[in-house]
Amino acid sequence: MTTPLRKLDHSFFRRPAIDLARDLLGKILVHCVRGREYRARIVETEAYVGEHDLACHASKGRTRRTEVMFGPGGHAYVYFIYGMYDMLNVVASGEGDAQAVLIRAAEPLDNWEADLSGPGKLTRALRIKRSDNGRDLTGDKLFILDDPGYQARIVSSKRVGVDYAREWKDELLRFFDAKSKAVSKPRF
DNA sequence: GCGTCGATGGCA
DNA sequence: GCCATCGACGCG
Repeated sequence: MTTPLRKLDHSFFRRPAIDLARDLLGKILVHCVRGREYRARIVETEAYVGEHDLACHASKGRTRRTEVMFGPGGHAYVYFIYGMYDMLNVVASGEGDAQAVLIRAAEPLDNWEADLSGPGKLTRALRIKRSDNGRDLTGDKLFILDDPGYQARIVSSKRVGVDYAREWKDELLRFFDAKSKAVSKPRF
């Protein structure tokens, strides 16, 4: 008999994105949809640290798209890009401070065969869509479990695909678990 | 193995 | 006209 894993609550999310990005490694993302429960261990994240971060969508100001990032932490920011992909982010910090963590890769659990090594692949396999934008991550449909028994080996690198972000493009704000093989392609 | 490129749509 | 992407294709 094992004790059930505890669901992360709002206090966990209301911190700077850089801390949240590191602490989300090793946690378990859960999505319940159409009678199924998809569970995956988070192994790669990126921090987008606020309006001054030129790689962060919030640097464009408060718009219909970026609105949920300006809201309280612990909600999903899901946006559409490249005409094909939905990206899952976890809103960090508090109301008015627009920070978020992009979930880039995970390892499937429960003998579920899936390739979750990339932000687009992950949302597709977990059936996470734009319609999940704004969802409270402490609810019953989309949430994250703590797993105190798992210790990630945390390594940092530059964020992927943000070469336009001037002095922010080389910041070491991508984090991954060096123990995982599911990290998305470029490791450094 | 690596570089290039097209798909496809919302946003500024 | 950009993109916080992916996969297919051409190389050799």
